[in-house]
Amino acid sequence: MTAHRAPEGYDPHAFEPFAVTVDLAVLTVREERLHVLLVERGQEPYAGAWALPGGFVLPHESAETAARRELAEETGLSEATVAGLHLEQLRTYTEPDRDPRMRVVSVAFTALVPDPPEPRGGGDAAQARWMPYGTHGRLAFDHDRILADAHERVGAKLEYTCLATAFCPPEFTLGELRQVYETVWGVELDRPNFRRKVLTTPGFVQAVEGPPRLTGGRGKPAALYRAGEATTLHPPLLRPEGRPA
Amino acid sequence: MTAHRAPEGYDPHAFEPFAVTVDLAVLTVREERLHVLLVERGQEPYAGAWALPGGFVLPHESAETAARRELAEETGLSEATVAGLHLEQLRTYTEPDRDPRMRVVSVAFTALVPDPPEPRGGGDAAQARWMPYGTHGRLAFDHDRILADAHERVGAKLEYTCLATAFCPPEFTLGELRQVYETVWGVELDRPNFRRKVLTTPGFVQAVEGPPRLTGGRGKPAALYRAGEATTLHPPLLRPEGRPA
DNA sequence: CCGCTTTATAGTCAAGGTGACTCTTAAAGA
DNA sequence: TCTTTAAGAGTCACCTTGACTATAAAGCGG
Repeated sequence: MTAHRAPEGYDPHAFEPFAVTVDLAVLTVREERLHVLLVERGQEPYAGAWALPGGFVLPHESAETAARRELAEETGLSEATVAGLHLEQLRTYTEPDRDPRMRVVSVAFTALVPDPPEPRGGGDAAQARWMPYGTHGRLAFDHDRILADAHERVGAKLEYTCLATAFCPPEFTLGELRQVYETVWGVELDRPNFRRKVLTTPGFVQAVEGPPRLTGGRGKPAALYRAGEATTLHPPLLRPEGRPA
Repeated sequence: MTAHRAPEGYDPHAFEPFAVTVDLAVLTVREERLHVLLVERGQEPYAGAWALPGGFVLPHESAETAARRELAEETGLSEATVAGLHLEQLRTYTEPDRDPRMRVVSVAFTALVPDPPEPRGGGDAAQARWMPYGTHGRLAFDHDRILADAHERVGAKLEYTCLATAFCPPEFTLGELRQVYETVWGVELDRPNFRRKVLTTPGFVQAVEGPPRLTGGRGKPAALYRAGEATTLHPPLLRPEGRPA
């Protein structure tokens, strides 16, 4: 509603205040594995445990603004670079006891990063690190749940959107794009079929002029593509086994 | 993060407090039209305008709990009935100026109601009314945006989940189920093809034993079905024209 | 009582998308 | 040079889907 049911003369300060924070599930694909950006907690509760980066929403900020600011701080990337990254609201976590110290409502975001720049903690930020998904222990607070929700959401959106290109640099090969799907879904995809699907979907990718990149990798050099105009996939690219998210 | 970056000795009350509310987009299908539950505002701002029902999250509540409580209050339905309804977090709206009086962060929910019970305002609730979607003027605050987001989300989820049954009573005909799709999507679907798709998707619906319902409507009486075990549709039931959400 | 309308339900048929494969090309590495 | 690896072209059968036709069973207006 937006406080339209508040009694007349309602004083905001009379209520138990809610702290509002953002939590970020920053994901990338590196070396054929899904990686997450995590910070190590220095103080109680959960001292020494890994946690998702995040912070308070400041009085003048929207949650989106706060999330992008935190993303820049934690990754050490420039604001201009961060402005181009895919950042999307995931869900809001509001369980009353999710933080033992006080009532904290957290708006969680998912961010997708192409190349994996090793984060250099900017300012007061605790050092953030890329960790392979699943190799960290239990995360602090309800961050295990948030991270699992983010993974599930991203996996589902790969099926019916062009989101996968958000994991790739501006120019990429179809092999790199396929690697995104295989890594997030944890399956192997048939190369020719994947290629056919991507190329026949209008607006998914567009070929880059010029010669194929002279790759440093093995095998025949691949052609380069850029992300296309399309945002959704019709029909979708369903993951094998017909298994739901 | 959950306040893990708060300076030591941080006092919650020193910050500008955020009020946290829930807003509900309660949808139903009645007489071949999508309807929304709205309340008329009695006070400024937006006095006289229609708004989504909602209210404050109380100190001991999660947003989900608050949403279900508000849903019961506004519809006049019993808590037991409301417990069976589909209620799902939509998105959180955090623009600093979305409420001119104070800083309000609102967690929006989408609720799907089968039969359209005329709401009887319980307690202090302003009288809520079912309005055909789109016939109301501009809603208060950013509720137009919330409602549009809810509509879009529901339309998209009809494609790849079994959500449509949430609009139907416990036992329903395939015609009623098809009506849900047609109403939410605003298209006409081919009856035989829709029937085939639903019946060949394992777990979407299950036939009810006994004779077809002796309907009061025209035409051949239809068989009754219940919602099945499945929650997702693989492959999905895509809307015509291949148009994205 | 007799068609007419309406809705449910059973089929048919062709086009398109997909999964499973094969084969060729072009690089790197031993 | 031979092997390995990956890109990229192409084939074929199956399944799903969209478009349609046909039949059954109710209510309704004369």
